[in-house]
Amino acid sequence: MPTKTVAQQREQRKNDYNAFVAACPTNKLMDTLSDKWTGLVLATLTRGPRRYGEIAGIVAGISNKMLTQTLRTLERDGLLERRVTAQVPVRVDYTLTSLGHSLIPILNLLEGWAEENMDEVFAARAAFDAAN
Amino acid sequence: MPTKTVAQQREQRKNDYNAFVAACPTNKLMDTLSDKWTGLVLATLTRGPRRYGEIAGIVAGISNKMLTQTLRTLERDGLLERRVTAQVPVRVDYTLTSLGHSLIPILNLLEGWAEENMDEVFAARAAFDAAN
DNA sequence: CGGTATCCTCCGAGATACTG
DNA sequence: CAGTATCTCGGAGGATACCG
Repeated sequence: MPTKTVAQQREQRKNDYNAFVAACPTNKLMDTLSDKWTGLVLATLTRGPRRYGEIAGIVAGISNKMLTQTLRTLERDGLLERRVTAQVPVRVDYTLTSLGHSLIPILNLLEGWAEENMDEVFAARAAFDAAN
Repeated sequence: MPTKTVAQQREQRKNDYNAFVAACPTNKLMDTLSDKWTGLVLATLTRGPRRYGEIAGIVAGISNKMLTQTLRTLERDGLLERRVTAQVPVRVDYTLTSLGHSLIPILNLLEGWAEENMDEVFAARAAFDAAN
């Protein structure tokens, strides 16, 4: 028996963690929702379909790569639909699915909480930074 | 005038983005909430105070560094309280503040949505992957 | 117009070792 | 026990160029 106990324990913990996360659907969805850009992209679609370029314009600062990646992930999860109109130049519209729409009220609730409590949070931050 | 227009545009976009994010309190809070470990740590505290080591045990796979970092961030945001009992060895308990508690129902709602719709999401993923 | 393909950088997660 | 200090390494994400 070589003394691989440390490495084995590490491996064991990783497996435990993976098992835990795999068993928890919330985490798998949070992975998508917690992404830096996901919220902003979803927000642009709440009031109707938007073209690729429109989204890029509204969500200023996002790179080509990340916008595409975010849209693909959301499409894959069935939260939005990608509709291609064959013409020159090509036109692509993104729309929330009903599944996507069902998520909006909850995100709004989260946003409401944020707006309602932002003062308290910022005060807490200031107090913490001052005490530090 | 050197031709720095490209670099300037880049800079401009970053500033635009930063201004946008800075103006949006939801994003500043989402930064905290969307963290990989935040949800799990908050979850361990919903049913009462927990010690540092207890949290580390429940949230298996988290490194020392990330646990401390997560706890600090949440403490800074006023979502939980860190209470040190001077004894040897030291004892540190973490408790949700009332602000932290007020967030739980919303997170539960999100979790509820995830559990309710996970089948549909996973089906969408399978369909997308198959079509691809 | 709405993307890919490619390279490249940087920073943040994790491992490890040490301390009050 | 509950952390800090330090290094290092991979991969997320940005810039750039090109394509149908």
